[in-house]
Amino acid sequence: MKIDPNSSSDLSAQIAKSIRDAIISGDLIVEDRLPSEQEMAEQFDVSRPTIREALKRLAAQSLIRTQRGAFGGAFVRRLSYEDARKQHITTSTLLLSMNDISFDTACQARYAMERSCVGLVVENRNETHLEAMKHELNVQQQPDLSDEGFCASDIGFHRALVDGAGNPVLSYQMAGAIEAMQPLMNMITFTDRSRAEIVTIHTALLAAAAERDAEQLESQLTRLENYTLKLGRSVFERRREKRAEKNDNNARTMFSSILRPDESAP
Amino acid sequence: MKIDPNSSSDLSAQIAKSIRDAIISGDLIVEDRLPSEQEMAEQFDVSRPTIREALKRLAAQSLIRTQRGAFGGAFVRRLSYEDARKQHITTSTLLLSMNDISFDTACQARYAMERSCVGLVVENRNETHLEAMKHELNVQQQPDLSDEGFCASDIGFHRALVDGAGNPVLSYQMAGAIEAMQPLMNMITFTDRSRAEIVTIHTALLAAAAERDAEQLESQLTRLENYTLKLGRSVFERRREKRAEKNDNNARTMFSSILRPDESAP
DNA sequence: GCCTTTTTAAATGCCAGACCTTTAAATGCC
DNA sequence: GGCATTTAAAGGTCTGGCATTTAAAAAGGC
Repeated sequence: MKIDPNSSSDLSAQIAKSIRDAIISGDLIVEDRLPSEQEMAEQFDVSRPTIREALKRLAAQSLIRTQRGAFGGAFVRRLSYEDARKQHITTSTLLLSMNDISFDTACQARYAMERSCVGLVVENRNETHLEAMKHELNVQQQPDLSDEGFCASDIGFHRALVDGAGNPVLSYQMAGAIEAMQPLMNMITFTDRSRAEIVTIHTALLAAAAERDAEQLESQLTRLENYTLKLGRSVFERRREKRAEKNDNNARTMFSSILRPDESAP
Repeated sequence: MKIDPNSSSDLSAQIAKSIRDAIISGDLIVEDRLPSEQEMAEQFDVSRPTIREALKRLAAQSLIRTQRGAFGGAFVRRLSYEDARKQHITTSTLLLSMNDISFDTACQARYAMERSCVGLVVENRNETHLEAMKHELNVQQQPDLSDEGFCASDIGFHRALVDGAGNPVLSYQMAGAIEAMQPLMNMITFTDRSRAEIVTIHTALLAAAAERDAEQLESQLTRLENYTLKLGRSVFERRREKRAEKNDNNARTMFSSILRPDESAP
């Protein structure tokens, strides 16, 4: 294996890439053991810390797992649906929060995608999915539920709905669109009135899923999209303004509150 | 900041998580500079290599970028659409390749999602999108095009199509569904006959997009789904069989090497 | 001869300290 | 004032080492 020490990028990045490529291409398959750090250091002609940095990069992508002890080492890891979900959600969340994406755009993409599940849901939904939706619907009607709790249950409801399509790949893809909006939704204050409206729509969605009524499912999702849009727009406007302010006084050290709790007195 | 040295997970993983959380929560925003590695080592009470491993984890997720020299350091990075796309495609590709997901399931999810763009495409597609589709269509008709080249152009065609929806978030989400199938599609041998059929469908898709004909767009996508399914099934069956064989061989190899290392030569 | 305990070797996890390279600000010269 | 030089800060890498974990091998007891 050849690594170019004069390349512009880090050695550890190059090494990580070369191992990643081997995994993607199938040269390394699930549960294969990589050579020990010492051996790889010799093969790539770099030091052990450099190899370790490369391995940490791969670990961050859930591509490998390491095991200590004799006959331990780094092993190619099977990327589970749950791992993939989490990564997808994290990436999507950050994409939304860092790029001045309008609430409208995110919302439009989300509901377009969610509607794409309708056909499969009416075909494949079973009692388990309906029960899960019903359960979340009950949670959403608790009067003392916090906004965050309401929002989390909302996510749970829609997750149950798309799971009803019976296609795990589709569920995984949907997670990025639906759950990544949670931080945005959490900025919304759900009044009693808006909660009631959402619960009404959710009730209609549940009924439509139970009756395998695709048209109704689709139109209620569109109704929910429009209502969400309405709720979100005012919040989003405020958010834009705040961000503009923030950019003015960005001299403040964000990290001090997190990493240097002792430096309060100058 | 407190890091538990007795926790089950690595110190570098804990540190990476604590910084990642600060980014996700908004305590650290784009272009904020993290303290130097030396300073963080002191604050977290760990050594510099450990901090570096944590930073490499974050770099692997495109959350930070580092810059050498005076006043350099690690900076919170704006996750671009392209970075997010790449990560999403990598994750999706690995999910598909590592989990014995049937071609049918992947295909079903992909086309369900792609159909969800139809409404927005007929509304928002412009000449640029149509031109891009036309260009790929020409490429696909080159007689000396390799299967990989055909496949890549196919991806390009569909990318142009979903870009026609005019929603970058949707385009990003679609990439995971469409491009992640490229390795699977690359296993297919595209005969002249099958290329002709696909080109016919693509031509119909282009025409439908040009004419803003949603129904036609949707039905041609379904036609393409069915045809792709047909092409893929034979390949997929062979693939399953090969994997089954491999598993047998692996089992036998491990069995003999671990339990009966001396019985290799009869 | 079989089971339990102890030892041991191979890994990763972590650290200290050093040197090199890059970079931009500070300095000094003209 | 403008340009070249110096300098200090920061990341990139290496050497070498110690600690910890773990499973296999060896030793011991019944």
